[in-house]
Amino acid sequence: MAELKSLGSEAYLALSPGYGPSAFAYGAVRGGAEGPRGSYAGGGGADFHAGAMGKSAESSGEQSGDEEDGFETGVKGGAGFEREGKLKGGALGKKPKEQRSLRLSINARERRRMHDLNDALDGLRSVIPYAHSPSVRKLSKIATLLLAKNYILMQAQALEEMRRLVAYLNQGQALSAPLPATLNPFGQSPVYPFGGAAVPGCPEKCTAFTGAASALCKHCNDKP
DNA sequence: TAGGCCATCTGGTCCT
DNA sequence: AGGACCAGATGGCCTA
Repeated sequence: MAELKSLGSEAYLALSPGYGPSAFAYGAVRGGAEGPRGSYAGGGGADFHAGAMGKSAESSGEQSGDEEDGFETGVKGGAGFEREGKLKGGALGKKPKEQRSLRLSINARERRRMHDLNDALDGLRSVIPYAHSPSVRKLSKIATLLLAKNYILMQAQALEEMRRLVAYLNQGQALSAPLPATLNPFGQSPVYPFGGAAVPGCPEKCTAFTGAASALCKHCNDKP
């Protein structure tokens, strides 16, 4: 949360009520390092990890084992168990072996797909500024998406403000002195807004946006 | 104990 | 035909 506040945008907090800080707990201390669900980035129970997930996680991208589909191991996800009888007796009635093999293959693909999705979400979490800490619970999926959206919006807003600042400082001037690359982020021909001479009111103008002398002002830069 | 979050299975649909 | 994507259902784990 501190990181969010330091960025000075309330947009980060503009999540849906249910997904606010209390929901994904920026500061909420839960169990283990990765949260109570420990081993897998996305959660899941211990028995779950011992079963399908643990295996599939380490062999990510290469699902093949029938045991990983929960038919034998009793992986959680009740649907499988609940419908097992139905599968064996119903839809898989004709050629049980082939049908079952096909179903297992489909299950494995789907599992792999979801793992990829979770990996992508982890990647997204890693670039979102929030309290990454062993003692802080990981963002939920929905919170990750909402926070990412707000972060993007905030970045766009910051960019726009920066553009306005540059335009303001450059208004009415057309000097050829190039700005340092770091001060010319938008690729436009750089100019100092107030020229080489000391301009009355320079500090006020230059601090209008930032509250401090602007690096974009040659006059300010020339001052010792 | 209720609610939140999650992984998995499953069948349907669409695309290549 | 096979794969990708999606949504519903289910049950486990965890926190308040």
